[in-house]
Amino acid sequence: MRYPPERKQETRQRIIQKASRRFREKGEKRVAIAGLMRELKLTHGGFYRHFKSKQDLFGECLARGFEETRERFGRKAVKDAGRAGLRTIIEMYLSAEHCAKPSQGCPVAALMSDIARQPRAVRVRFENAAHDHMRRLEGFLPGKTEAERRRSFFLLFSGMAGALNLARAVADDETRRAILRDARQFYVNSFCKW
Amino acid sequence: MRYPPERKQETRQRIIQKASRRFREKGEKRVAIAGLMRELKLTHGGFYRHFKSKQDLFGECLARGFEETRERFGRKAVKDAGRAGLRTIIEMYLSAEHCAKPSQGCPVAALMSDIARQPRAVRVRFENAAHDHMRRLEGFLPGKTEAERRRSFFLLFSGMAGALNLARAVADDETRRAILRDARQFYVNSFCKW
DNA sequence: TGTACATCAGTGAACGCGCGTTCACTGATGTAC
DNA sequence: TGTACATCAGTGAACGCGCGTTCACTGATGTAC
Repeated sequence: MRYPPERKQETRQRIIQKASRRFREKGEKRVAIAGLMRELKLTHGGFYRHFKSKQDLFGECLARGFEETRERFGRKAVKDAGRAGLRTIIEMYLSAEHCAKPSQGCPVAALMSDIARQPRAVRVRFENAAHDHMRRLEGFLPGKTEAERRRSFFLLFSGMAGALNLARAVADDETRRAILRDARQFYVNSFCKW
Repeated sequence: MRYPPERKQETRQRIIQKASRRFREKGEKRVAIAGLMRELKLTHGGFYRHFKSKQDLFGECLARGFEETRERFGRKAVKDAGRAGLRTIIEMYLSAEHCAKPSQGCPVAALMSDIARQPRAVRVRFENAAHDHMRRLEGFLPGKTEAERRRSFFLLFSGMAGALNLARAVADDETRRAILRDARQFYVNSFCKW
C-alpha cells in the first residue's frame, strides 16, 4: 500500500528509536530485525526499504542514543552553565537511575565493547556522533581551547562510562552503590574545579 | 577412548585459554562452541564433558583473562613496588599495544558491556575474579586501608578500561593516540602521587 | 472532473546459514579378580 | 601374570531454533492526461 509521503520518515524514525533502545539494552548481536519490527507492529521484510543493513541501522542508533541522553540529562543541567551544570551532568550520569536503565542512557556506556568490534565504517559514524555530542556539551567542559575541552570530554566521559559499566557488571548492590558514589566524587573533584 | 587421568584437566585448560582469547577478541555472542573446539582440533560434542554450558565457560574465562593480564603487565611492574610499579602498569594498560590486542589484554576492557548483560550467576563470578585481581595488585595501589585501595582499584581500572575502549572504538588513528596519551597522563597524575 | 496508470511502503514466504545442546557410540586405559 | 569388564574423554549426527537478507506480491495514494 502506498502511504502519505511523510509516513516513510516517521516509520524510519520509529525504527531508529526502538532499535536504539533495544541495542543499548541487549547489545548489537542480541537484537533481531524481525523481533524489532514485530515490536513496531511491522513485518521484517519492510526493514530494507529503510536501511541498507542491520549495521547501517546500528550506526544510526549511536547518534540517536547521544541525542536521547542529552535530552534526558542535558535539560536539567542547562540552567546552570559551566561548572555547576557539569556537576549536575556528572551526578546524573553516575546516578543509580542511569545505572539501572542502560536502554535509556548513554550509548557509549551501554555498547562500549560492541562499538570497538564494529567494522571501520560504523566506527567512523560513531566518531562523528561523538564529536557532535562533544560540541553540544562544550559549554560545560573545562578547558580554554577547543582542544583542551575535547580532551576533557574524552577523559571524563570514557572514565564515567567505564565506571558505570563496572557498576552494571558487579552482582552485589552494595558494591555497585560504592562504585557509583566513589566515581561521582572522583570525577566532580577532577573536572569541576577549573 | 579413555585417556590418562591428567589429560582431562589439560584439555579443560586448553579450552579456557583459547576461549578466553576468542571472547575478548570477538565478544561473547560471536564465539561459537563448535568453532572453538575445531580450533583445538576437537569436536564440539566433547565440550559438555568439561563445562555445563557456554555461560559456564564464559565465567571461567573472565578469571583467566585477569590472570593472563597480570602475567603480561605485572611482570614488568613487579621490580618497582608501589608508585613506580603503578606508573608502569598504567602506561602498559594504556599503551598502543594493549589497545591493538584486546584478545590478550584486560577482560574488563574487552568485554565490559557483555559482562553487564550477563545473568547474575556470571556477574557473581566476575565480581569474585575482580576482587581476587585487586588483592593481587594491592601492593601497587594508593590508599592506607584496604577500603581505600579497593576504591583506587575500581576507580583507576574502570576509568582506564573506559579510555581504552573509547580508543578502540574511534576510527581515526590520531584521535586514538591522543585518547591514550591524554589518559596516561591523567591517570598517572591522579593515582601515582600519594 | 474523471479515468488509467505508476509508485513504493509494507507483507510474508523462503533461502541459506549458524548456533547451543543432546545422545548413542567408540575404544584405550584402569581396575577387579 | 592374565583376563574380563567398567570407565569416560572424545566423536559426529541430529534436533530445534533463530537470524539477516531477498523477493514476488499487494493495494492505497499520487500523477498524467
